[in-house]
Amino acid sequence: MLNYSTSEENYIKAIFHLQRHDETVTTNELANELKTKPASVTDMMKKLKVKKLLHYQPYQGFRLSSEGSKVALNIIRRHRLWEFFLAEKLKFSWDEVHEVAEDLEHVSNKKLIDKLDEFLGFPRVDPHGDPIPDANGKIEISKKICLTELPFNTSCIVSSVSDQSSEILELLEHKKITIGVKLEVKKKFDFDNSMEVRIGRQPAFTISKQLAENIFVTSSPILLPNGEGKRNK
Amino acid sequence: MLNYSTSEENYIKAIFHLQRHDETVTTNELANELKTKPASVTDMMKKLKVKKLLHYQPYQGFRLSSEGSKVALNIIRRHRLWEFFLAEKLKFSWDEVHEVAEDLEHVSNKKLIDKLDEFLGFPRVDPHGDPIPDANGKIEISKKICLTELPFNTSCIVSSVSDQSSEILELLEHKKITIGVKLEVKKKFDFDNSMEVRIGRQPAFTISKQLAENIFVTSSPILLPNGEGKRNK
DNA sequence: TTAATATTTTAGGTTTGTCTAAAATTATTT
DNA sequence: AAATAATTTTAGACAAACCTAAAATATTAA
Repeated sequence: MLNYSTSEENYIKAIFHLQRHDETVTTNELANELKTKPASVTDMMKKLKVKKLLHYQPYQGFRLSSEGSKVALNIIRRHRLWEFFLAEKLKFSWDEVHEVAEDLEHVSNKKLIDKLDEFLGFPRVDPHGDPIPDANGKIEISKKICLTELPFNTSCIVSSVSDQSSEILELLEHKKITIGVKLEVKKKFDFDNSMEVRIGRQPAFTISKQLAENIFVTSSPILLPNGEGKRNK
Repeated sequence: MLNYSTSEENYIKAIFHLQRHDETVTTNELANELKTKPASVTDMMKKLKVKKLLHYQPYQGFRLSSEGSKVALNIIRRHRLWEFFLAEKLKFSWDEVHEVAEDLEHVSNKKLIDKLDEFLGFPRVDPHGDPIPDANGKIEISKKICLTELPFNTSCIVSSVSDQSSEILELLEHKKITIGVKLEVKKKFDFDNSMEVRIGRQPAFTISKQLAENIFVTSSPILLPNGEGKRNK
């Protein structure tokens, strides 16, 4: 695996994430994601195409090649292992780890990362509930769905939150919604797409459409960073 | 404390280290240390002068200002804490930590470093025996002297090795000379400046001038990374 | 299906950090 | 003290990664 600049890595990673939603990623989407200008994106896309990391024809958008995906998974592995380290060992809170890991992820010494992985006990998910690729780039894809897609009277386990702003984290903390918590969807209202959910035996409460759109869940139990993954069914 | 680029940090750190030997550092010395060209050094010196990190008059060499020294100590703190982490937690060997720490030291998040320091138990020296500055930039200066400066029939404790090449480390390993070991200088030969030393009750052996020049010692015991600092005196 | 609008690319410029080659300065010899 | 040598600085170029403004292409609407 060759080495790439911090800037190249940030583009690759952003394309990887955007690809989860769209088949092909556009110049504007990427410029917006990276807080840069469309012209800069085009420059970089030409560069990454020459390096065979993505498929790209002018005006047609782009997607990562298989080599590009490999590189992306490697960056994501580094990012999530550092996030786990920061939360578990250095006692950073859930919402602080992302920013710090953004810098650490670009230190691309394979031995460092593999030894870090071992030191941490080969964790499977990061503090946001996202899976950590292994040394070969393999990643466990737990069929993660958006809370809005869940039928009523269903139980699920909170697996990740897409938005990392402090505003949403404040709201989640207030409602006591954390990764690994078992949620039961009790009612859904078509008028405003809000829903009522319940945690355990506590009284049900309301979640807005905007909040629900950012909460992702699985039906199977999740392994929490501290190994106390909650089991159900 | 402002943020500096990786390149700026490498220059500042190199000047700091060169200053230990010379009063003022020259363009060629620095170019050689950083494996760059004298013209590049001059460019950077102008930049760092504007930022008030060093004193510099054309053709007169340079030295760090007090602000520059503060920045340098901060970089060295990061470097040595990561070295300690790599050796102690990730089980890297003594001679591998420097290279990896060269990359990690440039992640300049203060909270990260202070929490890392705490996680490691506020270590006082790195795996090479060099002292780690604290959060305020304070550093313990144990009067460290070169083995060549030691009179004969003196005992001392190996504190650090200036050259980090694998060649010297191979030789040190063969002679069983490690940080913290108590050495007795038994004889010194003026002809080739070699010396005979002894470890404990074992038979004395010869150390060349070249090797002795790279071994630094103290008369007081050293705190080893694992806390098992050997006591003598 | 043309016209208007939005998106994307190109062209050319900036900054950072590097380089080579030539000029300026300092140090060393004779 | 002048000549030679070494060091340092300047001048001008280059690559990476970004920018703005204008041109090219694609999409949408009339």
